[in-house]
Amino acid sequence: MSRKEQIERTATALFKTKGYSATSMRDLATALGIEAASIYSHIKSKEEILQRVCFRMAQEFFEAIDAAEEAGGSATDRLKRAIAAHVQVLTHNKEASAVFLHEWRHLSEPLLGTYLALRDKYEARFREIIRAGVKNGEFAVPDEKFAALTILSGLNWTHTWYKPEGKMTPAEIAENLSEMLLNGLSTKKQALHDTYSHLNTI
Amino acid sequence: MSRKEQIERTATALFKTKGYSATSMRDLATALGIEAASIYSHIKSKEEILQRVCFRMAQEFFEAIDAAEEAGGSATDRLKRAIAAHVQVLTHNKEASAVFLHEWRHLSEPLLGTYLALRDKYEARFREIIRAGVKNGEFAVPDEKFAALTILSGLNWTHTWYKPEGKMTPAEIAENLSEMLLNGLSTKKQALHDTYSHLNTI
DNA sequence: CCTACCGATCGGTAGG
DNA sequence: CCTACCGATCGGTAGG
Repeated sequence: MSRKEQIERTATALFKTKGYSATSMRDLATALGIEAASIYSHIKSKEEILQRVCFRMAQEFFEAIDAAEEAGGSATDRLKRAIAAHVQVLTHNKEASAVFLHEWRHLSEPLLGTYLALRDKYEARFREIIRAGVKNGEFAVPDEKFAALTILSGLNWTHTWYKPEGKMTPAEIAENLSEMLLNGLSTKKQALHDTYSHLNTI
Repeated sequence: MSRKEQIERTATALFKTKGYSATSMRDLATALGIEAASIYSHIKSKEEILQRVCFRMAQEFFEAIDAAEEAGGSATDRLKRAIAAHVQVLTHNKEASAVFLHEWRHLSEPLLGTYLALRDKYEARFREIIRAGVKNGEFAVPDEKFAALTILSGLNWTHTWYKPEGKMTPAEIAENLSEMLLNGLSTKKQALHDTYSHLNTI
């Protein structure tokens, strides 16, 4: 691991626990065992580290969903695979994911705009799968955008409690999330879905 | 509105958009149209503002779930009402909720510990409802703690996109969230729930 | 609520 | 990678 990568990893961990603004270059230097000034031999600025982390993670999420959608299949299949892919990226990059999800607002323009556009593009991928599923009758949702955001927020909380040594593997977490989000908690379909459960009982 | 309340509200909005650490007392003073030193006539420290916001919101959430559970009913009824109560608090206190959810880590001990204990107690209320529903067959979940966290994360994302002038009212948002979380996206029950959908078709 | 100011710390640079 | 240091800004206080 190069010194630059080491700086980035250490900074990512600090950004996650203390937040970007509350992490000083002296904090980072101490964690690395060097002087603050020495960090600047490897990076240009504090924000450069944040930029690298945010855009590397954006790339990881896109590559993961690309792979997940490539195999095609039903909307249900694609959504399950997209969920699994997202959870894989989250759990394999716990610290960087937290920074990506919570510290992006400290990016300055024009990169802040680029980041937000990427995030919207990524959310649109989930919206598209949901739209396809609604169209062919696999899904029933109140609102496609609303559904996509609720799903992603359910996934994104994972990084706050996931522990590699915990009892659930990333694959099991993904499976449980798919189960909860696709089928819900209820043992019986109700309310809006009464139409469908009624058909089922005929 | 007293000056102290005015300071708290203005600070809350700044904490939400810039983050606690990145918001300076000079930023706050400028937003209020006074000098930074003058703020200290009304409050003791920057952290005091954060403390007041976090613990006031904790109280709001507890009062809301207390009222939601008081009416009793099935686990489904109670969960729906708890969801609606949570969303009401979130939407009526958009900025303060964001601070409560994201800036609490800047609290220092011993209040940080108190905060975390309260949050766990609140999550336990949702876990309890879920446990009751699993016990009497209303719900089927992979894991109770996991289910409670997934539900709460789905709810907590609301503050990032909710706009009072938007097309959905808080009550509609709550209804849509209940629908999604209780019944899921799928028009048919699958996987783990096959047991139940099978019984339904007999 | 202001002026005047404090010591501490910030991100970052110069020069080696 | 370090020493030495920069101007700017931080949260907060004294005294009115």
